[in-house]
Amino acid sequence: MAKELKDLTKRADDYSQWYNELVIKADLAEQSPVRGCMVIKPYGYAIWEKMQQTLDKMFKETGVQNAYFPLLIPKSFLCREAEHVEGFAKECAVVTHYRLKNDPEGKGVVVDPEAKLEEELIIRPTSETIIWGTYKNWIHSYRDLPLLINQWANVMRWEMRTRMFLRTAEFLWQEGHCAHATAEESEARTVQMINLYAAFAEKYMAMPVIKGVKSANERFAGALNTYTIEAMMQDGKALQAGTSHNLGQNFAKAFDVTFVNKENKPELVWANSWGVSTRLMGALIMTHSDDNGLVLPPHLAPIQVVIIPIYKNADQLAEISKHVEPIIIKLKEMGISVKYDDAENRRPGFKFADYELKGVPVRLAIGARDIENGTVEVMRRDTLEKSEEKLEGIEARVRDLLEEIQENIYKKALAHRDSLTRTVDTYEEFKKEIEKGGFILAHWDGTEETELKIKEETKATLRCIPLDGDTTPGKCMVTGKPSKQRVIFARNY
RNA sequence: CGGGGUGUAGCACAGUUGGCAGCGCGCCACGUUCGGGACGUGGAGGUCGGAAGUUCGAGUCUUCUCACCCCGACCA
Repeated sequence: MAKELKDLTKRADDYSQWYNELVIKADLAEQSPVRGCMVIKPYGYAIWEKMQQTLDKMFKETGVQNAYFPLLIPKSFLCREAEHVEGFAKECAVVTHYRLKNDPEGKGVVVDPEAKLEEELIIRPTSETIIWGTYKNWIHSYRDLPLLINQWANVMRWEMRTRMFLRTAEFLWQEGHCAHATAEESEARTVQMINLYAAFAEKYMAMPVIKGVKSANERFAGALNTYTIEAMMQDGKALQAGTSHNLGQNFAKAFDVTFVNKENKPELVWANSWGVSTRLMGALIMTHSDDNGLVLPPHLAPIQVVIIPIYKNADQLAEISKHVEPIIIKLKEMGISVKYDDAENRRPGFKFADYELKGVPVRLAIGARDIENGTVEVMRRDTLEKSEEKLEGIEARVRDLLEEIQENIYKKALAHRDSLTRTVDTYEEFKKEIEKGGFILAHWDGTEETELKIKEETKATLRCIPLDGDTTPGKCMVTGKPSKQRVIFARNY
């Protein structure tokens, strides 16, 4: 019950408990029988589908096409790019056999020892290797470039500790893999995609993000450069919400992907990859939710408006339905998704609480009293404010209100993030401030050594070197060495 | 892999010095209700995580084991 959610957000220690309960109670997902995996329930999946559809459309507008590559990757593929192996090898699930047989002792089935694979197969932790292994056959001439492919897929990383949506052993994502003829084009694509992610986060998820570059230490295994969008959760912890990697020619070299240029000379192609995952669901939940449950941005809510009739008997319901029907039709014509919940087995109060828990942005309640007065009760989820409105023309009001909510929750999240963002100049100050959570802007000398020292001593990681940040130089807060600009530190998920 | 915790009905839990297996929520049936999580009556639902031991008798005591959760290390 939602009531039990109350107060949990107020104590930082209980934030993850609050989060877990919310995920389960809002009917988004549940733990699976397999360790670290998650069952995404229909309501949770509907939100993910909205995200997918929106992103997919945005990708296609940039010329990207969808394709699908195999789940299983030959072990030898994974070993081709040295840094890539280093980064991923340790956390992979491995397929070693291809057959089961009846247990000779009669207890179910056992792995057939005769059916050992000659070469083990890895369940993809990411698909660079299998994709570049395939691109080798697809790319011959400069005319084949750029090759812009995205795939929607599941991947598996055998994480030691998991958390629903934020870090599960198996997760859903999209991974884009582009091949370009020049370094400049590839870099431009890498930046274009991180900008696309930032636009998606802000416009659809109503989640402000900071675009930046990862330090060498936090960079994707096998990349020259990693761009990131970093978001701030309500408990003051940062979350990496999306990444775009400039892979240079590393994978082209490893998989021998060359093309013949206009001068009829062979060249290695330039690669980039970019992805966002179901982690965005976690980000969405942790950015906006309150003690009454989820708060979904109207642009992503599977149900944007719920209409709840309040009635004592079948005649009253019929009368209300008669008035509601044309409203539903008009709302749908406007492209607004609306649910009319006239279920008789649950009382209005229950429905109110339940749709609040599920984050439905706007609720209309209509009873006999309203029919008489020509009014309707409108409640907005973001502020929980109720107002009595004229029934006539309510559709336009709802449409405007949805946009208002979208904008308001973005502003609220932005204000919250800003209130948790501070600038510090000394390491002493930094150590004190980091305890309070949030983003800390500080000068850093650019060395991995300093970065690791800070991580070890304060548990804060270098989130990114912001792209749009203040570029005034200064002195590193730890070593006093020169720094080109302030970078962002935070504790993170 | 370290540190802490929990395993009893679908969920959340209680169960005293060892003595008939329990409460709440949910579920099913009927009735009354219906403008902020309704109520009454009746009903279904259990290998007390597993194994071994102590005992006349174990949810409870002992040993082993397994699973899960939280905090670290690792990561999107």
